[in-house]
Amino acid sequence: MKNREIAEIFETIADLLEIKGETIYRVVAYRRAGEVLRSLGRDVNNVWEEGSLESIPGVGKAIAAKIDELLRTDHLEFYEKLTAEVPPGLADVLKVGGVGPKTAARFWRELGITAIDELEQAAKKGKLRQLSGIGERSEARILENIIALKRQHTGRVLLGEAWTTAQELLSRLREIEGVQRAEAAGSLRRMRETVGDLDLLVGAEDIPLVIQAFIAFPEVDRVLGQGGTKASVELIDGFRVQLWAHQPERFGSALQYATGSQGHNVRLREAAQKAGLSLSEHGYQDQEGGKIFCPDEEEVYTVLGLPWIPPTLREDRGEIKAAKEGELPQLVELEDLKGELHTHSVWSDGKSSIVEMAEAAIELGMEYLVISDHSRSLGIAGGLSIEDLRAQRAEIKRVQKKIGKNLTLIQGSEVEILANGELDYPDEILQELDIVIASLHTSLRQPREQVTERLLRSIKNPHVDIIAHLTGRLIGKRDPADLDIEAILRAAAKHDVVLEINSNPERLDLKDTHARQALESGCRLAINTDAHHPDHLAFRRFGVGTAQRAWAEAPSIVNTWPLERLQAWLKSRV
DNA sequence: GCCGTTTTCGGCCCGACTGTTTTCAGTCG
Repeated sequence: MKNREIAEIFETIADLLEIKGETIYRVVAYRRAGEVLRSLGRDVNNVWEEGSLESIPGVGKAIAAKIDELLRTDHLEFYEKLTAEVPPGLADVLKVGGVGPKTAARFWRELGITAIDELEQAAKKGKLRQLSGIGERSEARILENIIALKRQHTGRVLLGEAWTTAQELLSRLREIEGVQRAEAAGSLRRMRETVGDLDLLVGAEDIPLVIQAFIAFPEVDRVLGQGGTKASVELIDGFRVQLWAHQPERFGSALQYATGSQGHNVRLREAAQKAGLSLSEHGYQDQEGGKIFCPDEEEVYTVLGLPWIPPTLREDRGEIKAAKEGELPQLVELEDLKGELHTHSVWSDGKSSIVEMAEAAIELGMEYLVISDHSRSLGIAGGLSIEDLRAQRAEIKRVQKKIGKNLTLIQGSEVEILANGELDYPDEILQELDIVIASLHTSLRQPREQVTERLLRSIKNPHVDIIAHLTGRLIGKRDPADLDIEAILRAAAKHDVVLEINSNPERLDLKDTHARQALESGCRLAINTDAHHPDHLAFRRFGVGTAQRAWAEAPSIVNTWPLERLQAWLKSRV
């Protein structure tokens, strides 16, 4: 059983217990255990084999025993008993907007509803409004939300897509009269790989004016809710946006609040409580009712004696403790990147010439650029034959002459790891390349041992410098290969092979938790864009965000190194 | 059910909005 499957069971348990009316803290414990497993990074099977399940935060005796039972027997007696008592379809009913555990329990007990379809039928027949406390409007809203739930595409949107939408909305919000500041908050600001809805924050004197202007934006399809300080809307494309407007003097506390994560905020408020303060989006309040406003976010943290914690760390993964102890990482920043180690040109499936890619890199202030087109077997992507490779080498030299010393071009290749585990060029050809990037594109669905072995073999090849997009996943479209990540990280650390964080928003591979695990295993990373067009070089910001979420510092990222150091490292290898 | 240099028992974040009520519970983030 995989982390995700166990997490789903625990999350369903939480939902069902809540409907049953269990104490909320027990419910929260299961929910938290689910979340932790989902984002653990490590395979829970390995933790289990080590016998250290209880070292996982949020996992105590009771939940550890349940994980153990699941991994041993594939069953959980507690879960089976619970679902016999509370129909599991009610967990889906909770997904309907406006229906929480109390309401779901009443639908079940008073109307016999056990699944979404039954709820829809009951709503259509006007049965819901027969319950006390539920009127026609609630019934209509529930029906509307069921329909919205059914046509929902994937639920979450890719980070890159959400980023673009957010930038457009923010620039228009900033044009509204009296708006002093406008920023994206929420999971977008934390750079999560997908974003559920956009949280935008505005600092302005005239708040009603901002709210009115916002809901009148042409791309707003319907207003889901609206009050004195916030508005929630659905855009024409189905994406949901929340706008929070606050007085400028409260902007910092509001931004902190809206950025989350929820877990981080809970921890921070606990810390505030211990200091005799109460923290909300409006700032701090002491026991006598004295207020402390925070116009800037830094102040939210300094009041508690903490340094500002970067949003990418705010996931309740130990960042508050680290901040207290003065042990926050010096996170890698976009400006630290000196070059790019993985790009394509028209020589394979890129859309631009080597000159165009080089000029774009110069524009971004890079010191070096690796052109790494696909290897020969990847026919669909115009992979280069050995002759092509040599011709390209001459072309790169020619371009280098033309562009001068502003940028150093390096010839690499993204070499296919074939289905049988061999690399796509013989060793003597790999040796001629300045840098060799190995990656999987085919036969990703091989059994775990087989696909893992392909990677291990590539890592052990002395010519291979970087493994690109390790798992081959496409977020929401293609599952990652089934890999023994820990074995691969150990091998990469041992052979000094760099693992790529692929910055393309569809990939973000390594993902944050794997990247953190890689760093803890002693691996070095590269933040690459895999650009097929000059515009794609801008993906770097997402790769940097992912690296930050992994607590990465610049020295661990090889393309923060100056050219000389990079070349020395490459030279030290074969 | 978890967790601990204020606790191994007794705590466990905070406010806005909605709908249906006449003062509040439920939901959501």
